[in-house]
Amino acid sequence: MLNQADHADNEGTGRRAGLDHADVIEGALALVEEGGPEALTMRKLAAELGVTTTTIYWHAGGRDDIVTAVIKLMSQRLAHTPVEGILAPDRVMSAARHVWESALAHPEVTSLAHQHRSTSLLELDLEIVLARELAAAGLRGDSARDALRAILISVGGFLVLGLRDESAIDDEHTSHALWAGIDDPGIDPSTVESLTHPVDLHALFETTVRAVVDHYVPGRESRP
Amino acid sequence: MLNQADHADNEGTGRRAGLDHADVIEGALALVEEGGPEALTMRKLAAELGVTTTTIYWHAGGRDDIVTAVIKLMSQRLAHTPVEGILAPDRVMSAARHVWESALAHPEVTSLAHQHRSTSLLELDLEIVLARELAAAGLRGDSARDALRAILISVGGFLVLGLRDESAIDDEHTSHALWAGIDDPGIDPSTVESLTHPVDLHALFETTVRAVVDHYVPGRESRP
DNA sequence: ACCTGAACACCGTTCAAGT
DNA sequence: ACCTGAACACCGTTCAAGT
Repeated sequence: MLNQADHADNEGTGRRAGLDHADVIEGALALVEEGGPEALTMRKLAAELGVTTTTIYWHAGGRDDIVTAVIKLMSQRLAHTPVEGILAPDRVMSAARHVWESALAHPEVTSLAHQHRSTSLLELDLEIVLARELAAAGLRGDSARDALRAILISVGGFLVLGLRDESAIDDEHTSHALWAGIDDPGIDPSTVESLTHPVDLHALFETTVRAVVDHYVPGRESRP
Repeated sequence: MLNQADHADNEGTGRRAGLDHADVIEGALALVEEGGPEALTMRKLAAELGVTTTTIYWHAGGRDDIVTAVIKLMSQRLAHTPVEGILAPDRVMSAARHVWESALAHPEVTSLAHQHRSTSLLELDLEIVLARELAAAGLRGDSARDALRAILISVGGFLVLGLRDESAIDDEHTSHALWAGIDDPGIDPSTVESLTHPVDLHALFETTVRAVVDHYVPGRESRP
């Protein structure tokens, strides 16, 4: 969906296609947001930009470099929503929720980052916000690190399922689909019945991540 | 590493390569365990088995079918280690640890399942063990389901990082590598210093998952 | 400095043909 | 019933060549 008009100001220079590093990365981001990580191929990107794949290599390197640049670009664009709450655990929880929500707002790019093992590159700014709240809660050194990592890992677990649900319309291998075939004498029928239905991820996120936050963050401090 | 001797008992029948559905899946599993998910290609598998790719399709279908079958095979092979502990939360924790440890024992297959969005297919038997312990702890219906999902999601979050570390010798995008470049006035220098070092995942697993377990599982019940 | 065309070494999958 | 060979439509990447 990038067209010549988007970089018309580059025409008339020594360049023939008027292509920029930024143009390549923005085109790549557009491809990912439209068709997911697997839609980002060198040939499709080249076609989108109206050039040959070789031109892409000249401007922005190989696919790996482009993926990294796309993640960095999205990282900058992630909304810096202010943290809410008075008590320290509430504010930490709010920062954790930002990570969760901004990832769900851009599921395709988050999936891309996940596949590329660069989730923390995408989330770094939000991790810093979370770290500040932990510092304000009185956590220092190793205990701050452990709290940060534990919270981010928990959020990450929810993200795996949250992103899964996006594309799982026909999925036969979801946990709740599999439980439909289970009949175990050690488990109550009402429990099995519950397990055949998908869970309310958002509600479960709140209580579970809150439990982790409460375990690591002292509760009585407040913040001006 | 499969050779003709492995299925010599099939020779002399109407078959020419003496190939079986089970042979294909075991060959696929071997490829994955040796070279990771990306080593499982139809051509490599065919070469390993000494046939053409088309033969693979005849016996076991396309790559998707093979991946599913590999995961099911590994699911059956996962050790049924007995749950330990007397108090309910200890036993639930033990069952959760089984999920974590059996996944780490087979990182490549777990990665494959993860990519295929079939983690719960791989872990189903261990999920059932966990569900039994939750039932024994007195949890029924929705509260049993929520506890199970919350615990599995937490374990899943740790798995993402645990599997990451396996292949992260040169990784520039790990969280602790990124924090080395951060200088934020709102965060204590000792905290930043801590964050530049990798975390002890096993220790963090114990305390974090335990916090989740304790939040969902009543603590006073015991089991004969 | 910027861009193209052709090529290489891979993929998954299908189809007609052989025994 | 079981297996092959050739082909199709894709990949990422490189290299010599053009302007």
